[in-house]
Amino acid sequence: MSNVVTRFAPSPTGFMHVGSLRTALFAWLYARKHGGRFILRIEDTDKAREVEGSIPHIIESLKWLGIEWDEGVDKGGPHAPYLQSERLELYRSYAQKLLASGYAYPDPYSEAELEGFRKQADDEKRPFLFRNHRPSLIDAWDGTKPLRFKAPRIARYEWNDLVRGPLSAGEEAIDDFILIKSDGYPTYNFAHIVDDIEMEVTYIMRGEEFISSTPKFLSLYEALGITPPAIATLPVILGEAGTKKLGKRDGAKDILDYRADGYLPEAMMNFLALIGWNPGTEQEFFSKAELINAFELERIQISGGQFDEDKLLSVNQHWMRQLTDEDYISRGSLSAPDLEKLKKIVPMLKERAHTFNEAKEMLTGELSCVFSEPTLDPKELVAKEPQDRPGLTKQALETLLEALKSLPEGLSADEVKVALMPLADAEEAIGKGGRGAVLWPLRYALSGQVKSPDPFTLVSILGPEESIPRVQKAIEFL
RNA sequence: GGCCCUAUCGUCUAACGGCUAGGACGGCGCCCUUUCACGGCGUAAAUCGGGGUUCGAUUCCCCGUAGGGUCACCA
Repeated sequence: MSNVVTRFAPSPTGFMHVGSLRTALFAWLYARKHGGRFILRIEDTDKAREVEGSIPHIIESLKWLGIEWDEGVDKGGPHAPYLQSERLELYRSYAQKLLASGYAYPDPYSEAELEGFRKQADDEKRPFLFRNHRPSLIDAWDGTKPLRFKAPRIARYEWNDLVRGPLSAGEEAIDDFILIKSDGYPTYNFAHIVDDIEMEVTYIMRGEEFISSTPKFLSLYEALGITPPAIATLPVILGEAGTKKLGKRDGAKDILDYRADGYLPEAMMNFLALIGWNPGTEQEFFSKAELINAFELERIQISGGQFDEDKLLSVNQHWMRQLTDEDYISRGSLSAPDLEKLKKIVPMLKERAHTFNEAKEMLTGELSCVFSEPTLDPKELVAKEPQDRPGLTKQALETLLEALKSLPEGLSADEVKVALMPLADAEEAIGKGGRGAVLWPLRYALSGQVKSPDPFTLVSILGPEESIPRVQKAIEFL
């Protein structure tokens, strides 16, 4: 059994977007690749920012994508509970430990006093550091004041990042941050470290916004006398504009909106994995199993990557095409007045649609002619009639009508083509554009659309039975 | 502003210090074709700038420049 333990630890402050999901994906991939464990922990230590319904939403998003966890909220496990708000006793006991060893002290200042210190530092154009204001007399901690960490070592910190290699920060990155807030909840800085220790997490994967605070975490581990886990910094995902980190405020979409828009989770996973990681080969499409197999920390990108919806569309189309026709209909929740005909046109949908929403639009739009008789515009019907051959359209349709009458049921599009194409070719031989003068009216008579599948396919799907009346109706216009 | 990080086609990216800097998405063109879509073929398109080190730099070092992150009783 491997000792790899990774986690995803979101705060329940709203929906999941592609940025947070990608972080979860990489942590999960790494655990799976190495036969380790993956934990889902919820960091709900800020009750003011908490958004109702976030936790089920997070769970649903992860499950949709196909990420499953070995321990976590909703599932339990050896380190339960997995909700930080239910672990307050644990944080308090760690706080007592730090207090006892002299690495914590209650913050004696009022908010106004603190504000004064900040302003003073600002006026003097130097960074504000709380550790410059450590009180000389340390009161007992009664829980009403915030508890601060007393950094054991004011020094330059250097560490190794699994993705970026050696990183470092000067001593101004070290400060006496708050461990326990005055409301009794721990801060993120404190709680996540306690939990990672208690849950035996061995690899931490997170976004680059945490690089600057890493020295703080390291000094806390130091005060606790514990070796920190390995850290891998993931590149950010940028919004379409390409400058800012993708976030909720700049229009990042809820991941479940992609589900609603008819994207496949396997496509989303494939696409997300390739932002900020690549296998070093020219392979572009990866199933879940292939991703797990190919995933390597060493091949994670350093610089941020932009989210390109066009590429997602193309990846999605690829995975939609991999589906069997039955799966295509069921996973796309496709419906139509005639199920048998729907089954027949799935290949056409696969050819055209990039998402299931597009497929649905086609069923009620350009492909609706398959299910119901179109209304015709006589002008469009003769759109391809050569100027010098008036009446050709009518003549062609009448010829086609006879041919259709002798056509057996159940022919494939190719077979229909073999039967009807010679009629078009005969006209083509007479004058140029003659083929179009025959096939366009046929296609239009059957579809009522300027853009549609070819007439042979339409005849094959509709059968002579439905095709004949449509052609007759068209002839009546002429 | 302090500290930190980053930099290859428009985008995602490949390239032990060594070929005409490769692929994918998108673009454009041609072919296929009655239309649309699909497909096939082709094409344009990049190493941020300046110095070093080296026989040789996209790659290593320094300086600029640009972008980003972070400096909370948020996570």
